[in-house]
Amino acid sequence: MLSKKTRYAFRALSYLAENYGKGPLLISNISTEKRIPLKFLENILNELKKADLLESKKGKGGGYSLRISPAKISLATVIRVINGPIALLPCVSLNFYEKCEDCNEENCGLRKMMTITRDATLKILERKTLQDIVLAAI
Amino acid sequence: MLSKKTRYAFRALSYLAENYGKGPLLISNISTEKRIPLKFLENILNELKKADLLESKKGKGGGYSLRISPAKISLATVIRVINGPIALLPCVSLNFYEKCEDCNEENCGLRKMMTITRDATLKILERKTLQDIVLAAI
DNA sequence: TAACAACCTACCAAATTAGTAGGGAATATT
DNA sequence: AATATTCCCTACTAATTTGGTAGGTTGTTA
Repeated sequence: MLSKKTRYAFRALSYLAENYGKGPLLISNISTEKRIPLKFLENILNELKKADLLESKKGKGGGYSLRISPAKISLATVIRVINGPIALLPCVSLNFYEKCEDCNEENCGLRKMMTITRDATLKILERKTLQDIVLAAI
Repeated sequence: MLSKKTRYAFRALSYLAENYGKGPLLISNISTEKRIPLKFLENILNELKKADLLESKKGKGGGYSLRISPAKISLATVIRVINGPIALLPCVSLNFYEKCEDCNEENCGLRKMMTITRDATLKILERKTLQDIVLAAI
């Protein structure tokens, strides 16, 4: 399950995607428009910025905007930044790999199944983008 | 990510699958053999029993065994029993559905993407079974 | 009736999640 | 230069979930 924080992130990013190219949006604007707690949203947007998905400007006329086109930001990227690993086991994660103590990975049956699962999941999450979210919304 | 508890469950179930048809195994045996904390394992096996995946017998000669063939227990079933929902959003879950407050589901773009993702993931997890785990382990 | 082995209720510590508080730093306008 | 604006940063907190443990109870078999 995605955390509430991740769902907030997607809501904010969708809004930013809808307004891509129209200049920066204010945190406070996004917060009231999308009903996301202001201070919490501040953290989220800041993390997305540090991950190079957003750019920001301070002072009057400032705010946040997408750094690149919504068509180039995959759902997998967003999930990894805010939610963490996509794989179901650490020993199968591409971006958050951790060795497991109790199985020798080469011949672990569960690991093999989870690798297949990861690939199937990633095939979608890597291909689908913020643009797809916006376009899929009626 | 699957919880540690779920990983323990898979380890125990794999062991039970390997010994399918050879009579019940003791909790204490599984615990030492698979290095799973005894009392925690007790809970886990009991939950799996309540979900009708296992059967148990008390007293001497007792223990736990799979109720049905390992080939008929899917990974999805196990995950749902111990870990919970497989979908990434509650509003997209088949077995743990919950309405989301903030989107009208029909035209929520994120929801549509997460439905596709769920289907891709389930296609694997519903098909793969405990037997596949055992067979895939060298 | 003794031993055995699963079952049940309740508790607990650590980690994670979902925020909040309050001020600081950069920018733009006057 | 002063002020308003807006993002940025550190730290704290409450609630929930996770990963267990303790200790007795019930059912089974020999």
